[in-house]
Amino acid sequence: MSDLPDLSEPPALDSTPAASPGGGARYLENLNDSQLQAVEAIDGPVLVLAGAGTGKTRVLITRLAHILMQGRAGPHEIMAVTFTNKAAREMRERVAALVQRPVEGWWVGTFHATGARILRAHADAVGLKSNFTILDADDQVRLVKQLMANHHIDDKKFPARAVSGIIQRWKDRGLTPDKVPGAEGATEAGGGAQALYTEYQGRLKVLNAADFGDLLLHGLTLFQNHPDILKTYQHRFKYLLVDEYQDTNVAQYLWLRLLAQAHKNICCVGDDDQSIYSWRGAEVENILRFEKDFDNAKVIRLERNYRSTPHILAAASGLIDHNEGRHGKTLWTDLDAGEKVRVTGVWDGEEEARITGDEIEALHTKKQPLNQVAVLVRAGFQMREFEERLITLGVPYRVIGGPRFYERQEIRDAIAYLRVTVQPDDDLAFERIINLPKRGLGPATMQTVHRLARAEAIPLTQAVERLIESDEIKPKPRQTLAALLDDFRRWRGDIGLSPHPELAERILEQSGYIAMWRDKQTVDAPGRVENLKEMILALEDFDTLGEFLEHVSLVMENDDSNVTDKVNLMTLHGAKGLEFDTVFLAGWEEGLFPHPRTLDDSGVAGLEEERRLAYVGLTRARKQAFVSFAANRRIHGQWNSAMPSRFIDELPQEHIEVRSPTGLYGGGQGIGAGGGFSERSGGFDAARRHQNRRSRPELVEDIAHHAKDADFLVGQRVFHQKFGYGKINVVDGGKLEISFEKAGNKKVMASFVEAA
DNA sequence: CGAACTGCATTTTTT
DNA sequence: ATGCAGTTCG
Repeated sequence: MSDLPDLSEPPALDSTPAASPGGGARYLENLNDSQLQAVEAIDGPVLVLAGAGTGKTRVLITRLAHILMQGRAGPHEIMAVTFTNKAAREMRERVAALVQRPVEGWWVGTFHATGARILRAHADAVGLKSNFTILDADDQVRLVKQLMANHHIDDKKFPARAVSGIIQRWKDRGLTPDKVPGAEGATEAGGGAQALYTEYQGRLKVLNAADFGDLLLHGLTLFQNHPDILKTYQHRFKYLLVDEYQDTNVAQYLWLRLLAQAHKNICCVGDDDQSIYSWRGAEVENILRFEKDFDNAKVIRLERNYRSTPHILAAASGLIDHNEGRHGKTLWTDLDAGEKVRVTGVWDGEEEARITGDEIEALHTKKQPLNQVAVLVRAGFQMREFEERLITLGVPYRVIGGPRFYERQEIRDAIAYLRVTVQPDDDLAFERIINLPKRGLGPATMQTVHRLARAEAIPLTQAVERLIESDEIKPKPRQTLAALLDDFRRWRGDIGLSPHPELAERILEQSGYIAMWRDKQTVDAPGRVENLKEMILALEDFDTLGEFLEHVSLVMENDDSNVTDKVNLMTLHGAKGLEFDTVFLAGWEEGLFPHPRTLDDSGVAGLEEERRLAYVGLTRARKQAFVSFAANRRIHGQWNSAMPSRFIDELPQEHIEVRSPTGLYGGGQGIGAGGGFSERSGGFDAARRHQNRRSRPELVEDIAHHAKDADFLVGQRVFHQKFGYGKINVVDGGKLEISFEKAGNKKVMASFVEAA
């Protein structure tokens, strides 16, 4: 504590936490010791390790307010970066509320929005114009695909999606094409990836476009090549604040480090135990290494949890203890013990949805608000069964992380028109609408246009301009194209002259795009027209078309307001940063969670990340957490048998209560009673024993054989959990053909059936 | 040009 | 199972 860089300014505050009412400002009240430390350690590098539910946001906000109130810096001298717009917005609003005046001119935003803001100001320094277009993931893939097609690279062998991913990961690591390690460049995608990357960047420049990665990567290049520019930013920002530091990638890390060099007042807040985004470039290493990166760094741990009951907290802590690579924190709480985490085994996914639905209904009857209830799943496909069940029960729900407004086809098309109007070099957009609505431009014409564009390294619109002057294309398409370019020129000329919602409407009308949907006789067409109208309405919230487009690319948010009382359904990833009274954690089975793909791709590191995901899930719960696993689950149309997730075994016995409906696996004694799953016989454990020495595909077979021993006979009456009662028609090894009383004839594996 | 067919993969996702 | 993309046929 004594190594706090001594500022000559007299401290305005008495820093003894407990006694601050007199000297301390009101906004510092009600902070605990470590929170106060984190708020008051204004100068020098600070890492705040904020465990789940320890008041991280509060610290962030109070810290910002503190800097402002102390007069250490004006708003314009503070930069605060987050990952999501939601977090940025919350920060902005809450700080303003805390200091009780509007805070203007400061830099609070996402990494990408902040990066874009800087880049727009110095675009020319990296070979762009300041009105450059920001490409989304979809555009990126399409561009890569085009480049690959040009080189006749087999996109079966190397899907454009994957190549685009490789490029993104390079960008995440701050690697421009020339800096990609030779070995990697040679290996990835048959050695072509690095060349493609180079070409991709070249093309982006021609198109006056930047992808998400570029917003930071160009920023890095800019800072590295223009020390003068870097210096102005370094000096401008006296204080840097970074949220969710565990999610930063290398590019972001380097970017931050450059910016922090002058004042060294950087405060990073995060939780290594909640790092779940390595697959999109996040490096837990950044947070684990902080003290080495910044000399005299102060590390403050927030360990007092205000959210969850001791049982939930202990269960989560016990689980995460199995991870090796972590800073290590000991979360504690003052709250009442509450209930143990309930762990329930069920027969299949349908039953899981059923008991979860029942439980939710019971909670609802007890007046528990539904928006305080969440069902968390590992993968999207699991949501369906819950949706179906909730619909049946008439329980309102909302899916968090569903498709977004701006991802709808018609909206993307409309936006493409606006993009080309604003920025004619935007090929990806131009291509999208050049023949939409149908204008009779066939592949032949398009090929000619593309060929010229590629040969001359010019944007498509320019290629079209030239071709109109020539006779390389047939008169009819030539005329069509001329008319189209004329339209765009006219619209472009109207920018700034007429109100942009009006202009947008005119574009969509005159281009015939809206008419295309109006005339379409499909069920979804009217809805699409409605969406387009909604978009035009939304334009009013922005001052210019450009601002609207910036918003669309950077602030694609999914703002499902929490005002209506609905159960929340989402993936574990989607749950980060949220909290609920009651949380249902579904599908804790081997083969699903931890997800085998993660294990394959990243081995032990992957397992640890999955475990963190489990930890994130558990720590979302304030009062009650329910974990469930199914013995059987249909994945991609295939029935799979599974054993409970290893994470279930890792939950400390004394904090969980195990339940299983009777009759799940012969015997019917249920489980629990101190035993834990590993001591039971049959059922899941049989599966586990097999799993331990065999690979998964064989496992299913094995169970089938295992069940064959039960010897079913033709004509025997049997019971199946899903299909009900039925009679056996055919016995074929592990498979049975059964005519069910309700469900009709089905082929079923014997292991799924029991004698009635 | 659009309908019909085939093959294929199918974790997580923000900006 | 299912959906999506790419291809092929009318």
